[in-house]
Amino acid sequence: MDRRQRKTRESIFSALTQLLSKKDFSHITVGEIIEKADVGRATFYAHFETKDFLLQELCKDLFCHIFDAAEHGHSDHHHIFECDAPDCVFLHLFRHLLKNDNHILDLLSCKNNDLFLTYFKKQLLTVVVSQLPRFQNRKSKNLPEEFWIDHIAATFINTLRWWIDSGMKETPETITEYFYLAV
Amino acid sequence: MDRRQRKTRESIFSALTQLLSKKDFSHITVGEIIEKADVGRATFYAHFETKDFLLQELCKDLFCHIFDAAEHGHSDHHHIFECDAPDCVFLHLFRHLLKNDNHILDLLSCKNNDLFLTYFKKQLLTVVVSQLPRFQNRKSKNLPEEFWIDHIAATFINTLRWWIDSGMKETPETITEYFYLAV
DNA sequence: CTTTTCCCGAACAAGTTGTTCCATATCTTT
DNA sequence: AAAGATATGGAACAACTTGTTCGGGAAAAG
Repeated sequence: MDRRQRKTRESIFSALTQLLSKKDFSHITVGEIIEKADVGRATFYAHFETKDFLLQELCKDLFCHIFDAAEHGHSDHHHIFECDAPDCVFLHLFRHLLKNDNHILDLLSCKNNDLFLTYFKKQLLTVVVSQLPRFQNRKSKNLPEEFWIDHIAATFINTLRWWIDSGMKETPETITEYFYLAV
Repeated sequence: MDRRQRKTRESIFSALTQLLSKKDFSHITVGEIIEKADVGRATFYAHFETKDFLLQELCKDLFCHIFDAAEHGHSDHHHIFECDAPDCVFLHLFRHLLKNDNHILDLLSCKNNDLFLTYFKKQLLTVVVSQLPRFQNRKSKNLPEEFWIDHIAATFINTLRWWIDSGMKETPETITEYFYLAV
């Protein structure tokens, strides 16, 4: 990809991320984005069809990138899903988030985080399915599997949300423990 | 309240509810609302400062009304929170939702349901706190109480979401059982 | 019946969206 | 290094949305 395109794209992503920390997405205007990104109006629309597509692209760049690694196993993030220890995947996820690579945490802790958490959950479901055997020896026997899978993913998301909302005072290890105790 | 005001207010609520079943809230325009509600533009803004406030009022009318009954005990819905059976409150909530009084279900099953579920959870937390002793004999001992409370409310919300998304095929009794098995 | 309150419709300024055009700057190829 | 291709910036644009204002008319209250 052209360096100019990459630069523009990054500027816009960065501008949106910054604005999201202060404002609801629906109240952010394209004018504000291009002003903060220092980018021409026509340029913006050359990259993104609408504001909504921008958000979608931003999500893809962040979440899909990580989770595709889990599925295909060819990526920088592969190590996250490689470990065999029982709690490894989820612990690594919490650790990864704490480091705040790719600014995922910025988005998860901003207003409208529902939007990102929904996206996150969608991706997370595939991971949960792959990890399902680790949970089978629990109280899942009287519950439909689809319900059980959904519950595990939702509990992870909610644990993460709680962690963020309460100031991330706990260590990733502690939060992982909470998660496993709750689920 | 004036009959005319009530009528207008209802028309607008109804119009928004209908539109929400087809469209994302952020893509619904005031013009569409007043057209479907058959109400003048000035009238709309006499009732609601903005579109966002309309949504807020709608939520209040639905959720707060129900949950205030739980706190103060003076309402038509009081019976929901009166029962002493262990699973009664949540079972009654599921039953109440299935009947779809007040069109709450319409809103919870529409696009943007995140918004309503967030509202719902906020109100639900007070109920969970009042019901907390019923959960204490479980695995809560190693978890901070705030985390535990949040987890119970979130699990209820997610059970509800799952019920709705999967077509509400289960009975309220079955769903209540799932909820108690999961939490 | 009179007064108050609410509704409607229209018109309005300000702001937003998404498009188009063209001169300029930057990359790529030869 | 020159030439061709591609991305950018800026301005100008129509279409649409928002929230406000006004006055005539209908419905409620006294």
